[in-house]
Amino acid sequence: MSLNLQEKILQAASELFYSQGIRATGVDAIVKAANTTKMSLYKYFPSKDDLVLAFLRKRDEDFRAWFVDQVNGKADTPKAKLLAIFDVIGEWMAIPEFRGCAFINAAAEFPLEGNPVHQVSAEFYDHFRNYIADLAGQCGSISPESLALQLSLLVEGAIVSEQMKRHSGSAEQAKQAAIILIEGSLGDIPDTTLLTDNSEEEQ
Amino acid sequence: MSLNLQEKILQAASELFYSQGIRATGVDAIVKAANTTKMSLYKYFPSKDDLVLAFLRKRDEDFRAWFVDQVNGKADTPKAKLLAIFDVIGEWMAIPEFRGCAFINAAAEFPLEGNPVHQVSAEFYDHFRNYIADLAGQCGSISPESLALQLSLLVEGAIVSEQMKRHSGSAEQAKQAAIILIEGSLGDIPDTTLLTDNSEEEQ
DNA sequence: ATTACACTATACCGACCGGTATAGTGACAA
DNA sequence: TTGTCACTATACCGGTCGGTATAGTGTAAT
Repeated sequence: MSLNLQEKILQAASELFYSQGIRATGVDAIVKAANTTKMSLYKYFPSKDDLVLAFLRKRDEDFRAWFVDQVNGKADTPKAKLLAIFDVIGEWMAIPEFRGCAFINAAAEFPLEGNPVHQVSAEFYDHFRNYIADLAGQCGSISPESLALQLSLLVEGAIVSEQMKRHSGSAEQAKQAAIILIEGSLGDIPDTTLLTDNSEEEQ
Repeated sequence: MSLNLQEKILQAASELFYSQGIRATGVDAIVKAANTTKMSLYKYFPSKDDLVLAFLRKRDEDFRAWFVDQVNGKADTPKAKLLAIFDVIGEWMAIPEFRGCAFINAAAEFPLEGNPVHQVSAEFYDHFRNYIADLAGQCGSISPESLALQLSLLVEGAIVSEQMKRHSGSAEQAKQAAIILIEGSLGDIPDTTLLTDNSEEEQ
C-alpha cells in the first residue's frame, strides 16, 4: 500500500491500458486516475511509449509470478502442474475483468513489425514457455521444448478464443488436447487413463 | 478491376486497417488512399464503425474462401486437408505483409466486452471451426467438434505467437500437435509407439 | 533563512480525430 | 433545357491527442 508516485502512476496506467486498450487510453485519463498531474507523469515516464513498455515489463513479472503461484497452489507434481496450467487459465478467463492477454493485445494494437512492444511480448512468452519446458523436463518429456511450445499455443489460442466469445469452453478443450499431448510426450498411453499413472516420480 | 467507388473505399480501408491497425488509421488516410473525398466515404459508410464492420465482414468471406481454396489445392482427402491447414497457415505467416489475424487484432483493439467487433470475429471462427469439423467428420473423427475446436486453438495460438515473434516455427509445432490430436481422435495409433485399448479403427 | 526537491496547477501548443456544411462539376435522361 | 444524381472540393466544427511552459506549494535538510 506504500506506493510512491511513480508506482501509483504505473498502476493506474496499467489498469486502464488493460481494461480499455492502450491507444484508447489518453495520458489525461491516466493522470486523473492516478490523482496527479501531467508534469509528474512526464517526469517519471518521458513519453507515453515509455509508460507502455513499463506497463508490459511489470505485467511480465507480475503475471508470471501470480501464475506460477496459482499453479503451485493447485498441484504438487510436475505433471499435475502441467495440467493445472489450464485450470488456472480457465479460472482467469472466468473473471469479469478478463480482457485477453495484455501482450497479445499490445502486439495487435501496434501492428508494425519490430515494434518494441512485440519484443517485450515475445519475451513474456519465452519466459512462459521456459516455465512449461522446465515442468515438462521434470516429468520426463521426450522433448520438453516441443511440448512446451505446443502447450503454449493451446494456451494462447484459448485466450484469444475466449476474448472473442466468452464462456465457450476453450480452456477445457485446451486441457483435453494438452492431456493427449502430454501423455504422448511422456511415452505413456494417451487418453482414458489420465493423470497420476506414473506416480513413480517424486516431487 | 471494375471496382465501384464503394468497393474502392472498402478495399483501401481494409488494407490500411490490417497493415496499420484500425485505431491508427484515420478517415483522412482512407480517403486519400482511395482517391476520393470524405463526403463520398460518409455516403456509403455512415460512420467509421460501419466501415470497420464492413471490413471485417468482407474479410470473413474473402479469407475463408481463399483459405479453403489453398487447402484444396494442397490435399485431396479430408484427413490430408486437416493437416494441410497448418501448411497454409505456415505459408501465410511467411509473407512479409503478415500482421496476424485481423479478427484477433480487431478484438484486441476494442477490448470492451460485447463490442460488435467481437461478434463478427467470433462468427469468423465459428465458420472456421465448422469447416474443420466438417473435415473431421468426413474422416471419421470420434468427436469432430472437439477436434475442430482443439485444432482451431492451435491455429490461433500459432498466429498470435508468430505475430509477436516472427519465424519461430509455431506453425510447424502446431502441425506436430495436430497430427497427434487427429490420430487420437480417429482412434488410430498416435505416434511411432504405443497401443490403444479401443481397437475400433476404421478407415 | 535559504536552498533543494518532489509535486501541483493550469494554461497552452500544434496536430489530428471523426464528422458535417456548402458549393460545385460533369454526365446522362426527359 | 431542365432536373437528377454520383461525385468532388474545401472549409470548417468541437474535441481530444501527446507533450510542454511557467509558476507556485509544501516540506525537510542545511
